[in-house]
Amino acid sequence: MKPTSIKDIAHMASVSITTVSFIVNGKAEQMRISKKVIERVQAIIDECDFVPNQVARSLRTGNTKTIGLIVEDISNPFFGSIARKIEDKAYKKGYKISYSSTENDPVKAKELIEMFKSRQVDAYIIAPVPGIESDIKQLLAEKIPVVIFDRNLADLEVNFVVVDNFNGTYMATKHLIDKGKKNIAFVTVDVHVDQMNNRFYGYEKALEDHRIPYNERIYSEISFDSNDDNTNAQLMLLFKKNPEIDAVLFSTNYLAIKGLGVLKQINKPINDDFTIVSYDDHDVFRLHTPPISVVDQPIEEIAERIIDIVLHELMSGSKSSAKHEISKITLQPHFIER
Amino acid sequence: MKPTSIKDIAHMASVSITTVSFIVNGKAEQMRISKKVIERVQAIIDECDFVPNQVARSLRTGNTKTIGLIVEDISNPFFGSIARKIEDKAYKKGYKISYSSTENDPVKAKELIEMFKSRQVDAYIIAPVPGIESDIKQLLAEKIPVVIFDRNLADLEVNFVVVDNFNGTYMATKHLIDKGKKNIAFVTVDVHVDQMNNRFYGYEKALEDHRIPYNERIYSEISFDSNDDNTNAQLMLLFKKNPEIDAVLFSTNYLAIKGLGVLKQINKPINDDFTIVSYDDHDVFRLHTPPISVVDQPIEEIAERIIDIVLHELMSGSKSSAKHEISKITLQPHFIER
DNA sequence: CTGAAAGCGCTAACAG
DNA sequence: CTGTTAGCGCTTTCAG
Repeated sequence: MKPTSIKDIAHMASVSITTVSFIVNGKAEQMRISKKVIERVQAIIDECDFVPNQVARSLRTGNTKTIGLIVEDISNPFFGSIARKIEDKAYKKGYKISYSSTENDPVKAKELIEMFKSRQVDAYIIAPVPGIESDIKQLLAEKIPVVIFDRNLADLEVNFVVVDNFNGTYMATKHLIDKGKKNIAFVTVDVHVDQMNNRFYGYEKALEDHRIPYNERIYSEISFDSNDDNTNAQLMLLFKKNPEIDAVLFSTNYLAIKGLGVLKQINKPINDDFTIVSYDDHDVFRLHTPPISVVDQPIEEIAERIIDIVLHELMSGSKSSAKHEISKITLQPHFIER
Repeated sequence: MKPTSIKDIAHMASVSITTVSFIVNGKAEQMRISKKVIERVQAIIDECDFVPNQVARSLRTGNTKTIGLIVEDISNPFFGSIARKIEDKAYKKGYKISYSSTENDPVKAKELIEMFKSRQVDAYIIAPVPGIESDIKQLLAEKIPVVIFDRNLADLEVNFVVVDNFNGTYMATKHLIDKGKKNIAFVTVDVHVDQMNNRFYGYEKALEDHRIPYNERIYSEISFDSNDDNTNAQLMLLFKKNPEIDAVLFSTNYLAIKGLGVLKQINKPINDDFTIVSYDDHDVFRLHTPPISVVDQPIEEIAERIIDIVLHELMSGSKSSAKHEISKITLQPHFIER
């Protein structure tokens, strides 16, 4: 059973294809097609549940009404929540989202961009991995709207929405220092994207500003691809070998969650003598006993800014090749003391 | 800068469009195109970074190599994890995923199916909401592969992958009874999809089998659309008004998380005298003090089964209109005692 | 006010 | 072995 096409409708209504097309696209008035015809055709359209074939339309018009979303991992609540918000807003404007997870793999990321390109998505929202600068540059050269978020790519003239990571860890570290902590460990991931670097710099600077020497022994870098056992072993080692640690700052929520697991396992209590802080909030931290303080990223706002920029470019940007205003947005994280 | 088309390539290589098309689609050998030509054309293709326009291809061939994923909420870790797994496997077979969240709204769900239809997705993976049976039936009539999951739609001959919800809550309730609990509250959501009903039935049956009367006063149904404050207030009321409650079984993880929040707020300790159990695992429960027992759904397996069915139908199903074998898969949840 | 017709980029018969 | 050609379903210009 072939789906009905515009041709079928035209035939049934005994009008031309053109007429149907105008009616379908709401240009009937403008084209001054008679009310009677409009009504008659519309009735037939409703009757047949006719929905125009978007693929054909895309081929003709060149836009697919689809936005490509490339993140690290859609199952991570941070990205999931953003995806959700973006979807909502885009949907209201008639856009759909196609997503893909890069797993921080530049090769996969490149493939994904290629794939989206062949599918002619109208715009891209990307949480970039290192090494795709050139691909993004290419997109830009083709005047395709792009917004990157979460991480910035320093030398690229592209829209971005990021959070002030430096300030986030600075606040967190300062908080710990103010609490009298002297040996604050820093646990991070070995993905040296801009935002991770800044989180480290914030920590380092806060130590420096308070004349606490940076101690390499209590800095731990977990491999992104590390499996659970390895990660746990590495964290355990950190705690065992450095009993002087009186606080830990985790640079991502999933590391902090792993850390809590390890601490539980080795029966190391969290209290006034041993505090932990996570970057990125999570239900776990709120409900933990005792509750865990966090650096919270304004997820809603991030998503909103992203989709606003995208939709704005999609509306105005492409038609007028006017001055290409680039949006560079840095939002402030909040330190939530618990 | 228009992207290069197959025509451009043909022109540059001084061959016909057909030749290029065959080479691009790997049918060159089969069509016995000379090695030399293949190499020369391939070189030009590489040079230009030519990627065929998938939209045009879709229009021509009728398939878009895209799978539509319709879930309740992509930011819920349960759906997010499944989405992730599905994406992985589909990607390896050259399929992409378009997702959408229904928010349990049948109207939106219908619109989404319509939208996907107009975009000609090749297959559907749906966590159904009540009231879209007819739309799914329509899809089936058009011989489009569909798999539903999480919830079953009783009277529909469609592939499904679900978990034995009845058994899940039965096990959980039995566990609590074995621990000596007499007043087990049940907190659920007001979305009466098949799987939620079964969760309640499992609870009810376990009580009955152990001669514990069902007590309506400690059954609480939270509105899906309820905001945080309302939900909290309702839960608080439940606990305050029924101090005899010695255990609570939550039918979803997000309700259990809210529940934990409320209990913390009213300083009600969780211990041997007051136990809580959640349906669906979550990091929160594992790391909670004390840890919370859960009914765990085999997420990986759910995702795997779903995508296997879809890909299988996509490969074989459509071309041979042979006997349409329907896969009805019910997986067993596990009770994790903590 | 409405219709004819030219493609969008690609695939796949069918001809050489 | 390679080229010609007819569409896939739709939009849109240009004629009536």
